[in-house]
Amino acid sequence: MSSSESRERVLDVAEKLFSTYGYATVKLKDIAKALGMRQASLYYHAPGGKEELYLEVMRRNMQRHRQGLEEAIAQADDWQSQLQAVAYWFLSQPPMDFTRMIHSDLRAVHPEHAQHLIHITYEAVLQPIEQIFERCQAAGDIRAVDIKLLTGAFLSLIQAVHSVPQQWTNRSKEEMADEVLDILLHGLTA
Amino acid sequence: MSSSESRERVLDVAEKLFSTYGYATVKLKDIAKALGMRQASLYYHAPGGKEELYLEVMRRNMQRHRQGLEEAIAQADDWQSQLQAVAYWFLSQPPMDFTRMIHSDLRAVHPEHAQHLIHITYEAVLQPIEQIFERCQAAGDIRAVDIKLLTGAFLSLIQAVHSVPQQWTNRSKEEMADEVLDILLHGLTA
DNA sequence: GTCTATATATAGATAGAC
DNA sequence: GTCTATCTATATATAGAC
Repeated sequence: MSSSESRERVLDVAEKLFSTYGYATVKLKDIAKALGMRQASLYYHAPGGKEELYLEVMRRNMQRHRQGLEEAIAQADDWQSQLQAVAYWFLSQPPMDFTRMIHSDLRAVHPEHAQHLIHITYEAVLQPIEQIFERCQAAGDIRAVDIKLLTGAFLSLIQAVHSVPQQWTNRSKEEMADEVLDILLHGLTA
Repeated sequence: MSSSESRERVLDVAEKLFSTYGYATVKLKDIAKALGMRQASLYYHAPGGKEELYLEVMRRNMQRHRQGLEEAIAQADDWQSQLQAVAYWFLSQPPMDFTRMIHSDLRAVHPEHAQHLIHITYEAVLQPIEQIFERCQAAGDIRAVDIKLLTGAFLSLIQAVHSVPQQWTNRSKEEMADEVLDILLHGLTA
């Protein structure tokens, strides 16, 4: 295995754990264990320690989201398909809990790093979705609502679907996302 | 100040911190500092230590939610007012992050305690809301959807409003909740 | 690249003075 | 009721063998 491959593997494992359980909950020992190595061995792959590892993980994560969302949106022809494509994209990725990220995880890193992460998160995730809504609001496809609020609501709906324990239902996440999207577009009373 | 009053104050402060930042992120030192005392002094009020304090906080929290939701629902005359009353109730309370609770916080406590907390959370919070939706689905006020999914979606929308930083907007949380509720009921395309 | 051993820092918990 | 001092446990980080 090449050096960059094994590094990717470390980042993959760390990302999954950090995304699922949060910065403070995940110990370096947990990451090492998931990789089948000792805690100290992690420092060969991540000499910067825990905080630096978390930052690299998040930077790579946001980079991937930006790319993935861009492609998902570009390949869909109408705005409703774009929203569905965005939803499916997030379901294919490790869960992203904004609330926990802002309130918990980012408090543990140096303020200037937190600031930067918030910035790239906005550009990678919030902005592409806002732009979908802005376009279809301008085209008259949806009514006048607060776009930032709508974007936050949309994301929290998707992530709620993402974190439904698989045992509570026998439906796929995509099916649930479709149902939630349908409610968002046409309402409960339709 | 009576003994039970000062105990309530400890629980209030601990609840606010645990609810906002999560179990692992909040250190006993943080709670003590917010109370204006030293970390060791906390053990006078919470002899059981951190985990026991967290459990007491959550038990009391769920008890209060059950009561508060019951009253909010009972005082509203139609189902739409009930949903609004439920939303306002949650906005008046410390934020409740189910995702973090299940994925992060509960992993830190003994499994039997975690199990119990999940159970009382379901009874206190999920069940009352499910019942609203079941009633209005039976009455034909809303169309056929997965009630559990809808309940989760509703809650995550409210909490999303709750965790919008106040500086991002000049609108009140209640206004935002009204807008989100309106979208949920009538859809984006209405 | 991974290990053991260990140093250092932090968090949780206890003892006893006041 | 709160304090200081301290113990213990845990987590992060480093050193050096293999």
